[in-house]
Amino acid sequence: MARHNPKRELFAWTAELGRCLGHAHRLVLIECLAQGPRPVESIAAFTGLSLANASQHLQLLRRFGCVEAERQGKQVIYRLADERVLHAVAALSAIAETNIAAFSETMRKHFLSLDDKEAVSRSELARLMKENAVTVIDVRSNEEFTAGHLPGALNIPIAALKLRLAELPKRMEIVAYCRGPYCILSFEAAAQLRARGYRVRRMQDGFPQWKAEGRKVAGGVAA
Amino acid sequence: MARHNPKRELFAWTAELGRCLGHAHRLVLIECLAQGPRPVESIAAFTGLSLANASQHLQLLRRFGCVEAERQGKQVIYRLADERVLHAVAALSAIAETNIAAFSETMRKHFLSLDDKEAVSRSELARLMKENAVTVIDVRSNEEFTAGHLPGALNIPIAALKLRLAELPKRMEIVAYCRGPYCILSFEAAAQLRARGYRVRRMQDGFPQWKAEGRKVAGGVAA
DNA sequence: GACTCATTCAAGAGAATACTTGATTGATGC
DNA sequence: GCATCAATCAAGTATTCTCTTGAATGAGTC
Repeated sequence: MARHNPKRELFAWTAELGRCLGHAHRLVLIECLAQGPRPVESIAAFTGLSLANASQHLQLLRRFGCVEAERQGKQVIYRLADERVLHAVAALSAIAETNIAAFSETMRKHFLSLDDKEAVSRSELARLMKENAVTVIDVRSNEEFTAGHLPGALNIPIAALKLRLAELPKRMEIVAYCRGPYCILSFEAAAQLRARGYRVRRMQDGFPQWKAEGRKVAGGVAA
Repeated sequence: MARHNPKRELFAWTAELGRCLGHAHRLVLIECLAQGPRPVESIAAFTGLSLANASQHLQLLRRFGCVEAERQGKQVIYRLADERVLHAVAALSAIAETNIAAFSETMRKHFLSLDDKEAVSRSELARLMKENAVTVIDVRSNEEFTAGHLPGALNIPIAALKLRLAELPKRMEIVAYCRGPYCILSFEAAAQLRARGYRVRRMQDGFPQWKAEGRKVAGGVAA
């Protein structure tokens, strides 16, 4: 039945441990217990998990030797079983942090460097709109669009972009906008459209900034 | 959409990394790459994974920053991206090793302490068999039994034990044996039968040891 | 351009996880 | 015994992962 390859066996156990730590809730539980032993109900409250859910995650952690439990009267007190669990989490976190940094980096490389230089300022866009020289698309969700958008903008949520290409002009310039400087939707839209041969730019920042400048807005409740 | 809680965000990434390392195949891949950069096909052969499967696991590892890939002509050479991945794996392994030890411990407590003291030595069993004072059962698989077994032993694979209780004597002592000292089948069988009121002991060690002592054997090809 | 080779992608079946709900267990106090 | 409280179990659904298959891509060669 079981192949008696000790190395593979260790890998199998290690992998199971990895998966055991491979859930944000369980990491939060570990962090919680790192502060000291607690009964289940208190842990659930602290972490915001439902009681049954917390209990199940704790049992899983216990099965893998990460935490220990002891009954005290009606309550079951959980505590961290092994300092090394924290070391392992720290080792993973260190890599994860690098990943987050690299991710932002990638984002910038992938989108900003391509598009940011050629972004349309809001004043320029206002002029172009007055001249009917551009098609403006709002790539936010329908709800956001309904709550307020640039006058004359076409709402094409990013997810629907591929399906609604027919609505876009092949020759006239397109300007896409989204939620703001930290929102990547319009970068994404521009990249997709450019790949299909459209002439497209992004608007600098997003709708909130447009509105904040006191420019004309359509839709939404009068604010 | 995303709650901007930096701590939770780090946990989420860390958890994903944990799950990324939470698969025996991926740990084997990491071990393989720890020895040096290689193209996919070579990695697949080394690890025994199918090509597509290896490729997919490698891509996942790459997505989480554990490995890097570089195209060289037709081939894609993968290599370990970060020493810290090995540290993380080592941290997990250390805990896993303890778990394996604890697991064996549990096994021993659960089975050995109950049964080992009262195990029947091979010489005593031989004497009892000569006197027809015991029923001997072989709880290994049918294949193993056919390849060789104790003379007069009844083959009842552990899985079939519950269904074949009728074949066993209620009063005569039963002796169960299996593959050897590291095989728990006979422990399991003894525990099950004892729970049902049978008089049962295990034979020390297992069939290979019996045979190695030059004792009489039935079945199998003449060796 | 056609052809080959290494790798990746895409889709689908099957298995494993996660979280919820409501029932159950275990310890305590009346 | 009965009621109460903390925790666990059990079952069901929704989601995610895994691995296989066969097609598609990208780079090099003829």
